[in-house]
Amino acid sequence: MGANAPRRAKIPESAIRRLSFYHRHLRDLQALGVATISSREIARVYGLEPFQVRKDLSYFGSFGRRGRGYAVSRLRQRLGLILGLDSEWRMALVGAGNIGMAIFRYQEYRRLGFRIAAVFDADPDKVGRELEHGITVEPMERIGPAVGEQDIRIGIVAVPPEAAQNAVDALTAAGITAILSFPGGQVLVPKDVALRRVSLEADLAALSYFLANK
Amino acid sequence: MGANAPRRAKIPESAIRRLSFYHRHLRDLQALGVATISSREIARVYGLEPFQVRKDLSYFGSFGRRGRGYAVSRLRQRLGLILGLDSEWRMALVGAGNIGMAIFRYQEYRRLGFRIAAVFDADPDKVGRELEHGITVEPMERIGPAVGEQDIRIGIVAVPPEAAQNAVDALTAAGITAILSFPGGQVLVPKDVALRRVSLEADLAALSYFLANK
DNA sequence: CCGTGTGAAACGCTTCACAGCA
DNA sequence: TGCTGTGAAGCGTTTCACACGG
Repeated sequence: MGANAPRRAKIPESAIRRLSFYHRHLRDLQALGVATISSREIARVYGLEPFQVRKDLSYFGSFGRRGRGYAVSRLRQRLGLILGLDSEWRMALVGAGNIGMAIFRYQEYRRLGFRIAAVFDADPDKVGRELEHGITVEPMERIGPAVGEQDIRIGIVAVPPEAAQNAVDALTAAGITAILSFPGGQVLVPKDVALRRVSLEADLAALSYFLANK
Repeated sequence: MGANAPRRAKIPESAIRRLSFYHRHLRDLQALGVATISSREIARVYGLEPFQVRKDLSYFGSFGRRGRGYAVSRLRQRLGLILGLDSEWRMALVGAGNIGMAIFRYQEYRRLGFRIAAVFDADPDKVGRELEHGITVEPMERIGPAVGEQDIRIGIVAVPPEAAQNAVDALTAAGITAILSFPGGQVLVPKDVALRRVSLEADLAALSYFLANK
């Protein structure tokens, strides 16, 4: 492959998140036929500084040309490889309630290469229900077998807070090591498992604090 | 009103988010009738360290008793005041699609004191639709007047990415200074406005990076 | 002269160690 | 003795300034 092997250094998580923004923007630019872009232009779109963009990229190599900028398609491809967005990730959705169904229908992330391959719920009334894309809601006991059969690598937890730990345990027992969880509150996982929490409550509380103290 | 006025220092955003977790946990403890708790116990629930909890609290004052711990009800009340969770915040939801409706129905945050007081959508087919809690979907032009009439202070944006900037502009024009936004991509706001992005795409990309590089 | 790439400085958050008080 | 509260150390991220190459 290229001259720049990924560096094994310590990469800030925040840098990874920004790289995913750059990746998205580059995809749009490529669709528009833009060939070249500078760190300044990328930065402006997201309200960042140019050196932030360059530093983020520098963790993984040198992708630009001095005096010129970056070749859009090449950089997009490189970021895709770095982020693992070059191939499709299959996901299990646990919870077919409000939030779960909204996520299921919200297929934006599909363009990024994430696909919900199976849906599970503990409620017998929901099990057996047929969703779009040929997916049927399965019972919790099916998580273990389904993960293996369908090469599922990521779990999404969209159950009520009380059921969160149980859902996470079922996923980790099935060998899942990457989980996105919606319910707030306490969930503990083995430490080789990456758990990312989306906490609406914390976000709202941060806005509340801002309003109350400005 | 006590002896400890809030300090005007620089408080880490991450500390604020953790305080919202403590607040939630204290509410549960209070419901269970627990009178006193130590930083160690709070920490254990969230997989944190005791000094982290004490440091977070210390930004705002001294709420415990040495050798004893914290009085649950007193601490909960104090955190509520600090975070602005002692009174209700009224919110405007922009976007009555998948995500918007899921948020509308997901009323967990209501217990925290956040209430969706009005819902707006640009789609004429959706305008006029009657939702629960006596709310009717209103057209975008109503954002300005409604914000004033109903004392709305927070905006939630749940529209497609292309429409995000427009929705945010409508909210800021109406005087909203705290916004929670779901669509990924570039949205710019005046700098006195707090914009918090919930980016599923970035979260998934971080998980993808983790899987691709472990 | 332009824009990238990067070592080093600045900064901010986390962690620590212990003084202080019940 | 027990647990809080906090100054200071440690550490990781952001910011800067400039060398480098087209």
